[in-house]
Amino acid sequence: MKAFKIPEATIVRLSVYSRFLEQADKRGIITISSGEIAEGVGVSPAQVRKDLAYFGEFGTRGVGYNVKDLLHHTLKILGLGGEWPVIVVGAGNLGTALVSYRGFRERGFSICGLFDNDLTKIGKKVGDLEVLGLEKMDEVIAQNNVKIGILAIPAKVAQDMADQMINAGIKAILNFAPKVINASEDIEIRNTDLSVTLEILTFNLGLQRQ
Amino acid sequence: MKAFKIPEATIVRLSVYSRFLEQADKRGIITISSGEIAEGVGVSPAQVRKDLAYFGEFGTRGVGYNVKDLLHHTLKILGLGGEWPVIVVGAGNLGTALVSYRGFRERGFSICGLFDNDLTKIGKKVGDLEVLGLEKMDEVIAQNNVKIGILAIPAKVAQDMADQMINAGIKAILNFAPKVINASEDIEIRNTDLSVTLEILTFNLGLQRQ
DNA sequence: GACTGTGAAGCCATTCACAGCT
DNA sequence: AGCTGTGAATGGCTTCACAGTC
Repeated sequence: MKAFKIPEATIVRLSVYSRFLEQADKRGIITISSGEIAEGVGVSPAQVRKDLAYFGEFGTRGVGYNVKDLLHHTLKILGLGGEWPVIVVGAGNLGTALVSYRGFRERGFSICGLFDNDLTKIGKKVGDLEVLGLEKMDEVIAQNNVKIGILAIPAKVAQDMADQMINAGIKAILNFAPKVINASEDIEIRNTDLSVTLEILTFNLGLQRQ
Repeated sequence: MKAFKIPEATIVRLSVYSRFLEQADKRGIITISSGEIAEGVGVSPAQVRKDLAYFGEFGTRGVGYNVKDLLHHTLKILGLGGEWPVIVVGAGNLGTALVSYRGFRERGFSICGLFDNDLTKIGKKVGDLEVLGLEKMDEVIAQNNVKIGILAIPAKVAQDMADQMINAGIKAILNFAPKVINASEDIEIRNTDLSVTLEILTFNLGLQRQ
């Protein structure tokens, strides 16, 4: 690995390239150019090359990139290829949907714990997972060496649950609660507020109306 | 409204400020400074002021911003305040979770149609919505003047469904399928791939390990 | 001829620092 | 004294354009 400061936007795109390459590979495509990738994912060819160049020289001048080879590299860069155990806190609609979400499994994420504090939910089955009480969280995290947690709970309790996760050893949190979560520098937090995404749409719809 | 080109990041933050102000208002706070907002949402005070300044002068020097007033302005800028009818295509786990998601209702989004092509799902009830066949989509969009559609379907059919939505009059799409959707310039598309978000986490976890 | 890899240029967003108001 | 609003400075990402390679 070369440089130190890689733009976050590059990582996001790399993840998108990676999936695109997966599809290309499935279709039997052997070689692909930066232009073809660019067209497939909606960015410029130069952007694709720049992004990949952060991590090495994967292509052949005059030819392009070998799909299988580049796919392998992108997966490795993203830390994929193995299995990442993940826990989900919140067994409401969103939480249970995430547990069953195929996209996670396809990319190597396996949900190994689903927790809630609601007694009416504890013990229920979601797929082949049983909803557990929060007191079981530490144990599950330790046993499976879980580093990634997903929060699918109301805003009010989001910070508390994040703290509890972090205490138990979680190093990265994907937060769906509509509330910004704070934690120390060494914990990676990503806030994905679904309403915010819709509100970008309404903002732009508003501009069109003028 | 002043300038023309507003950074997208500004809109994202504006939406976050807006929700933060909502919470502050509920707690009875009358006046708030850029520093307090900044701390609450994890950005710099200068950033808050710059963002707001794109849209007008909402504060009072030496004092700060009136919470209710600023909240009202942010909602208006984002195109909120009324009701936005929204349809969801895909009545799988994610689709049904989105239909029931409270966060949408709280910000003025109301799901008025849920569609699927799976005969075993059509007719089922999700909350007080009935899953409809795709052939009913045009009618629902027209009747409710729907401009926003959400895609919660497999990657394979995502582009087709997007095209069908656009033909029926949809102007903005929130796509959860792990596939980049293409459409003409005047259609606003936002791709929210849940795995991509997790993969940013794994990338950063990878860096830590070194 | 085709396509990658990359320094340089251009562009855009964020931060700084301070004038202006209360 | 406190805090906003903003031009200027900085920093960072993207695009350009071309040398290098097959």
